Amino acid sequence: MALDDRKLDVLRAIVEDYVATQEPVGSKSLVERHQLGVSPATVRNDMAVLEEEGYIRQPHTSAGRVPTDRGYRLFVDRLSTVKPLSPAERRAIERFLVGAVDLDDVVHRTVRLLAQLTRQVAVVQYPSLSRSTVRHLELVPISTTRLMVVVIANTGRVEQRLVELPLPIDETQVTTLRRLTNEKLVGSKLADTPPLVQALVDEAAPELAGATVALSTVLLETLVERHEERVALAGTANLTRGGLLDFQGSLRPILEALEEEVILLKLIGEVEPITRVRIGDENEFDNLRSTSIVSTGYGPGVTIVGGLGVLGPTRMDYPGTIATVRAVARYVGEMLAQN
Amino acid sequence: MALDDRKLDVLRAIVEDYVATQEPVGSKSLVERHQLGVSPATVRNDMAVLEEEGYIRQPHTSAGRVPTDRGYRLFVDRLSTVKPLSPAERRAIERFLVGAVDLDDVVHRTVRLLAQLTRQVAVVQYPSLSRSTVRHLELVPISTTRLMVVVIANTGRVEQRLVELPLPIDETQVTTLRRLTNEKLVGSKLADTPPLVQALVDEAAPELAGATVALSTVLLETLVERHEERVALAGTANLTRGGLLDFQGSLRPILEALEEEVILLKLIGEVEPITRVRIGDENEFDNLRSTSIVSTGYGPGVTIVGGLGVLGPTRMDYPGTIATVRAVARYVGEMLAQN
DNA sequence: ACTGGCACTCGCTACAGTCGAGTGCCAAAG
DNA sequence: CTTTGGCACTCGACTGTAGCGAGTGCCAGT
Repeated sequence: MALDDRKLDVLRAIVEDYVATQEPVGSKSLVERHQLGVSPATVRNDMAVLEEEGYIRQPHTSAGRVPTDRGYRLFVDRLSTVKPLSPAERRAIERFLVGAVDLDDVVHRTVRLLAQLTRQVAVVQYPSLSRSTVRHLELVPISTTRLMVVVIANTGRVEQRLVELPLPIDETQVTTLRRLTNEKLVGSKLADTPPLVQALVDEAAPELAGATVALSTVLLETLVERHEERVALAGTANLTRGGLLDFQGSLRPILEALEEEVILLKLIGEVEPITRVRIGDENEFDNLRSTSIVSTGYGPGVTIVGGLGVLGPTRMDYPGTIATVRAVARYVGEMLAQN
Repeated sequence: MALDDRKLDVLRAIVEDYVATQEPVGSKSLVERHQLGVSPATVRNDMAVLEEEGYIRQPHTSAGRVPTDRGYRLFVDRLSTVKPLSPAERRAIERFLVGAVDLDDVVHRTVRLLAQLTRQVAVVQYPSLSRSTVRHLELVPISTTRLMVVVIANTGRVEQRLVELPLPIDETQVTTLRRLTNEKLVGSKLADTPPLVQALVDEAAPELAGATVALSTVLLETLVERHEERVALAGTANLTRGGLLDFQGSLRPILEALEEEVILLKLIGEVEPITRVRIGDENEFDNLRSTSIVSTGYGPGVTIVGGLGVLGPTRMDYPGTIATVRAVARYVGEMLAQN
């Protein structure tokens, strides 16, 4: 059944009021607060239809209506326009992000900024290693049989690992190995390492073969295969706004989910620049069925190197949140492009 | 007034029962559960004295007694012995920590382990930079006027910063600068950098003076002065155990405090190997007046390079928690010593 | 010094009654 | 066919009352 324009207006009004007041909204207060030009009785009829179609529901008989996940979905897809950011917000973003000293700093500032602006839980993924290329690879001898390898990626990510060598190695050999690996690997993706490493082993002086294998094994196993992604989190205190009315009374499952990096990555680890909105039940994790997630990809220019987003109650200000998430992603991209 | 032995026994029994049941404990159930060898009436008299002295209190007339912060303090100081860890716990610790690939990994595993074993919020400080010495200092050219400096500390910490150079610099100059800085700085503490840097500037070829100053400025400002400490956090979901009965109903202030690294550092950033217990009111942060914190220092051997600890309700199992925190700190120290 | 007895306190639960926001339905008007 | 005003009904939220029971303080007796 097709919903006419007025019914959509009613749905929009319900969503907006409920988001603002956190209370089920009735027909009378609805016509009072919005200029719908019809009587409460008419609105009631429309509500009955909306309920039948599954867009709203009553918490109990003789209470007002509350949007369902499906209702929010319709609202997001067809009834809302993205709110432009206020100048104050724009300024806040710029002020917050300038002066970051390194990638860690950028990520931390971003996640706090996002949490503060949206008043929700914010998550920011570090630039993905699998989408970075190697800018430099440094070898630091720790002892004669131990090497620390430091991988510096073009996105600013720096990762270090210890490598146990099968044979002792001296300073000049380290220098040779450093030169060889850098010649082969700089500029390529870590994921493309295997063939390059093979070439390396073939070329290397025989006495360096063992070290080369050990080195490439560590790189492959700890950086490529377990593709070491990282995330930053902030704003968990915002979960307590609305005094446990959202989240059906228990923060437990949500806090548990937020502790799992794997889950966070699945939520906000976007490959495309599209802004995604997951509402309540649409979520794949049971623990997060009472939350909504707005996420988007970011990166310098058009390429995407990571994702960021926020998590909050399904009862959230979608237009505002979407606008903020997008704006922050854009600014972060610009920051990264400068390096 | 001196408390005789039986009164202390009564206090200990009250603490133990309350920690176990989360309910105010009355005189009758107390004599039933413990072999005190006296009647409830006698216990009541003792309770009256304990209350007068401020060790226990009644939530309301005609309810059982609950320990006060002062009561817990006495319990911790004089009435409890540190519980030895169960073999299962020992095994869990070992299993959890072997196979860590780098410092980040060690810290993350440790904090999760601690949260899991104590069923509370765990905090682990990264080895402090100010207590580390420089093992190696690497310079990577990003462009002709930009350098990435990577500091590798003896504790495994790796920090990187971007340095903007006043003048373009070529590859051989970078090599010279790298050699000079390493000669001067390796083995010394970052905090001792200033005089060394001065010597560097004096010695350096004139065309490198500008770069040297820029480099040392970055090191000083972003690593020494803002002494860049880091912490890892886990187990916030454990705050919801005991269903909001602890923490007087609101997690908000606690979650807020946990988001501030500065606060966490003050809480667990120990310099001494002593185990500290802060109980409720003893805490300097208002937000944490309803929590207790058990913290200790850790490090390879006898030197302390960082702190770790847990945070939970004042109603916590102090003997068990203290034992676990100490054991984990010891194991982490051993892990670090191996590198 | 300890104990048994006893009156008292007070939070908790159950129950009944009232209030009011909100609904569904229907007949009349447009 | 849509809209509207009217009306009876529902049901959660709140209030007040009463009974229960765990726990206490006190006191007299051993």
